[in-house]
Amino acid sequence: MSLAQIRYFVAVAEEGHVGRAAERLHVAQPPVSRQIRALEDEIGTPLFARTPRGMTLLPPGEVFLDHARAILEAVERAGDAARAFAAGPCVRPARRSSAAG
Amino acid sequence: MSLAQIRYFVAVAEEGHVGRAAERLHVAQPPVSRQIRALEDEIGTPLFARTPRGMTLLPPGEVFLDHARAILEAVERAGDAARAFAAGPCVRPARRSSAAG
DNA sequence: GGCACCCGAGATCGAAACGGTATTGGACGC
DNA sequence: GCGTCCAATACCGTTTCGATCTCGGGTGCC
Repeated sequence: MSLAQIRYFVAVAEEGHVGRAAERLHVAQPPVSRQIRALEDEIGTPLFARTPRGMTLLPPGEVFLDHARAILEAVERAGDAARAFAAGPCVRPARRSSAAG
Repeated sequence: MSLAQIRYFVAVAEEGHVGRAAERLHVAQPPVSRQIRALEDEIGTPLFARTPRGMTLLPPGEVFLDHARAILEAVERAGDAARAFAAGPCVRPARRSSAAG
């Protein structure tokens, strides 16, 4: 399980199409299809139902989608929080700076 | 940023040693050192202070550690939730099986 | 003061993973 | 039956990753 797989999964779940998701992710279709397969294989249960019109989220997929979004958001926040703390957690050393920002 | 980097980071933060963390992760020391460097580079700020006795968590690193643990736990829960839902969220569809449980 | 020992970091090489292109197989509409 | 649209597979080049080997920095000991 990788963050790329989670990103791919969210894109496919939201688009309902592997090809569409691939476009949104700026990658080709086969890699997305493959990673979704790998994700399902690792989790141990199908996440999508393959229909002639695209991909439909199965119940386990819907559950996973909720968690997947939370994970991606947490990753964003993690880096953001560390960066913000590096600049100054709450007080700035006030090096000839009048405004606190 | 990858889940492996996050796992490496947590291990180093908890051990205070790159070598120790590598042992715990069952990998060699250089890869861990490199991934930590890459993580710091991607976030844009140092997470550890390199001391002659090992690695010490800097304030941004402490903040990131909290988020990192949450991410890893969320990943665990995501797969677990999907698996549990695949077996049956609360009721089983009872596909003409003789025994209900 | 020199030497041995700890630590992390760098260089290099082989293996695994990833993504891209081309192609296949299944379902629907005409 | 054929063309179209969809995901899945085969195959290949590139990239990334990890392992081994080696180096530089700092400390403690004698």
